[in-house]
Formats: sequence, C-alpha cells, structure tokens
Amino acid sequence: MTRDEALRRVAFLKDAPEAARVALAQAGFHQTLAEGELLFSEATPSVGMIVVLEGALKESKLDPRGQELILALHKPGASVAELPLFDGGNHPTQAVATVESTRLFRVPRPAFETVLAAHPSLARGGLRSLAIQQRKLLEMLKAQALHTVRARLASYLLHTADTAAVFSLQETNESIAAQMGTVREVISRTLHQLADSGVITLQGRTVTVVDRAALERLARDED
Amino acid sequence: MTRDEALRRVAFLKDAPEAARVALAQAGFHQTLAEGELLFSEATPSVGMIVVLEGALKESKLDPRGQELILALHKPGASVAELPLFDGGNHPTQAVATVESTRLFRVPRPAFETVLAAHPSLARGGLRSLAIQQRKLLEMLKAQALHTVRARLASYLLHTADTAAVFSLQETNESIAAQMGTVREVISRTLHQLADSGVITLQGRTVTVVDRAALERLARDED
DNA sequence: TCGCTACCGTGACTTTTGTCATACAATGAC
DNA sequence: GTCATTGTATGACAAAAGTCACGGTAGCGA
Repeated sequence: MTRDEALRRVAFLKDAPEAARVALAQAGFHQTLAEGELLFSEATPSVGMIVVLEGALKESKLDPRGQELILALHKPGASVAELPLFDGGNHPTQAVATVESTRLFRVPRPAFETVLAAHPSLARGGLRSLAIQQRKLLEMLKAQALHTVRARLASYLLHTADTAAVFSLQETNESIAAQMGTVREVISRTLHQLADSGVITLQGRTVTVVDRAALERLARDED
Repeated sequence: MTRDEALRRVAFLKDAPEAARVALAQAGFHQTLAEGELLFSEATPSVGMIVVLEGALKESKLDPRGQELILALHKPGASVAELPLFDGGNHPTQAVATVESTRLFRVPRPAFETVLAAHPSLARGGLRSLAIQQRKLLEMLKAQALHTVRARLASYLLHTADTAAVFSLQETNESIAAQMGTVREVISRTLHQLADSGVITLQGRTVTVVDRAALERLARDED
C-alpha cells in the first residue's frame, strides 16, 4: 500500500481537502517494526499520526499484574491512536506489532498540528472518527459489564464469521481471551461448550456456524 | 444557574468565540423534567445540546433483560450527550432525570449545526470533550474487564471521598451496583467486607476511610 | 530426528459473582 | 398511628469465572 492510498483510506481524511492530504503525505515517513516491537506505550506523548500499511498492530491496556486487555487489532488501512493525536495528551494505550516487518506511515505530531491548523475542517473528520470509536467502546463496556463470557465469545464468533458459515480462528485462545477480559482456559472451555450444545462445530481451529440464530441469541445473553 | 453561566461552564465552549456562545444562548430554551422523566432514549436521534442547570440526569445503557449500566450522573454545569450532537448519529445511551424539577438548557440540533457551521473552531473544543470522555471510557472498560467488584468499589469510594476521610454515600446500593456492572446485594456485602477488614468503617450510610493507602491498593486489585 | 517452543485441552479446585428468599429499618402519605 | 414504599442486610445456594497442574500436539530449527 502506498502512502497516498493509505491516506485516502483514513476515515477522518475522507472529506479533507486534497491539499491537506498532500501536506500530510509530504510531512510523513515510512517505518518498519519487527514482531513484538513496541510503537508506543501507555502514558507517553503522542507519536503522531499512524497508518498501518502492512502487518498488524495490537493496541492494548496493561495491568500492573501483567494482565492485558486488547482493545483492537489494527490491520492495513487503519489509523491508530487518533485520541492523543487530536487532544495532545498522552497515549492511553500501548501498541505493539504482532507481525514481522509491520510497515507504518507516520506523521509526527508537530507536523500534523501544523496541517490541522492550516485546514481546520479536518477537525470535523476527527470528531467523526472519535465518535465512531466511542460508540464501539460503549458497546464493549456494556458487553463486559452485562454479558457473560459465553455471550461475548458468541458475539466475537459472529463478527469474525461475518456472513460465512465456515471460517478459521486466526487468533490464539490467549489473544481472544485478552480481548474478552478473561483467560485462555475459559475460552477453550467455552468454545467446546458451544460445540457441545450444537450451535457450532469445531475441528481444530476451524469453526462452522451450525445455528446462527441460536448464536445470535447467545450473544444477546438470552439463554 | 442562568443559561449564560451554563454555557460558560461547558467544556467544549471554553475557547469558543463570544459570538458563538451568544448565538447558542439565543437558539436554546429551558426545559424542566419531573423525576424519572425520560429526556432521550437509546437509538433515537439527537435531542440537541443539553446542559444541566439544576437537578441531575442519569445516563445509562439498558439491557433487554432490564439490567442497567449507569455511565454517568450529570450534575448542574454538565453537558450531556455530546456524541450524537457532533456526529449526527443516534443516542447510544438513554437519559432520565433522577431529581424532581430537573432543569435543562437545550439547543435543538439543527440550530446547533448552524452555529457549528458558522464557527468551525468549535470543532476543536468538541474534539477535546470527546477525547476526555473516551479516556474515561477506557478506564471504565479496563476496570470492568480486569478488576474485581471489590477493586471497583474501592475506587468508587476513593473518588467519592475525594480528600475527605468521612463522607456519606448519597447513592443507593442499587445505583452504585448499576455503575459497577453488578447487583445491589454484592455492593452491600462488599461494603461490609471492607468494613470487616478494617479499611473503612460503616455507620448507616456514613463511611469513614480508615486506611486510605490500603483502599488504594485494593482499588488497584493488589490484595 | 531430536528437542524446543508455542498452543490447546482438561481435570480438580477455589474464588467470585449472581440469585432467591426473607427480615428489618426508615420515610412519607393518609 | 398505620401502611405502603423503598432501601438495606444476610443466609443459603447456584452458577460463572479464575487458578493450578499436567498432558498432548504441531511446527520448526539445529
């Protein structure tokens, strides 16, 4: 993915003037991360505007005791860490590359700030982006507070499956657990429990959604 | 509180041009709600810009099964439901007055939109506001996912106590439970458990923080 | 092919949280 | 004062989630 393609895909630049995109393209540079390499950690100043070009970035919050809560796995085309970019504060999360040779496009914050000042209309796009994220966070919070692990896992499976009935779990149970705020064993057991009750089948990492309606009910924590 | 005072206290209007504040003051009107009266419900279009003048508004998400997650209790001076105001989407939450004769100042969204178009710099303030909320949501999410009820309650007590050692619980256990994503009985028991272990004392609704350091450790879920 | 390493699966518990039922206190309406 | 309402407290129990320990398997590099 080229930097221009990348910038075109960034949600908050959707309606931005061409000049702004060009200015950002010129102010930024490419960066490559090794697997496991840290891009930024919690409570540090903004590294600027980040767009994933290739590979993947894991954004998470860490507990002092080592527990991790994964907030998002960013794929190519995604813009990461918009919050500190727009409000000038520190990163509330940390980000790590989960794939070898993850490539990013990055515009340091001072340069971004300059472009933002020159094109105030960018702020409207930023509002839209933050709003979308906030709606997602609200859903996650509701799910955490009010739904069982089984419901959250059902919901995860539905999202991952999308429209397909058969698909493969790309993530480890450990990673899924960190997204649901639980531990690996519980994911293992709950997956098998779903299989036992017949709503899915499991062969290795391959999942078949047998009864989508039932899975949707489970995701709403109705049963 | 007058409408002008109110607008002056709204965070995202802090750096707004005087003209914008005047325009909003003229475009809006007062509204009074009875206790328990609904201001807006989930998945409905934005009612516009809302500032609490008197009384209180409870903002929450409801589960189909009747479980409630309280996201915030808005006191006078607070601006409510900024998210749909800025992104034009539906309300992700519902809001209900919790006090008789709760008074609001309200600017319908079309009028707000007009003012926003005339003063694009308002968007910067909006970004700051959404950013602050997002940071708060991230903390709540982390607490829900990674901390026990005891830790979340300890944290709640520390916040409520502020710097005071003795204070009174203004909310019911039911309401506290809805903020922590649990149920009334668990709050009752956990409060007494904290008292039994000596970090606080309880006399009716009066709480005395005996060992603040211990309470802070508990809030970090260390013990 | 051997030995690592990274994962998954599972039994046996413990702890935490939720549910249900019931008792009791405070408050305000009448 | 009596009664209904609202809120707190608590025992007994059930369910959900977390912990610990161990065994197994697939992939990979020396």
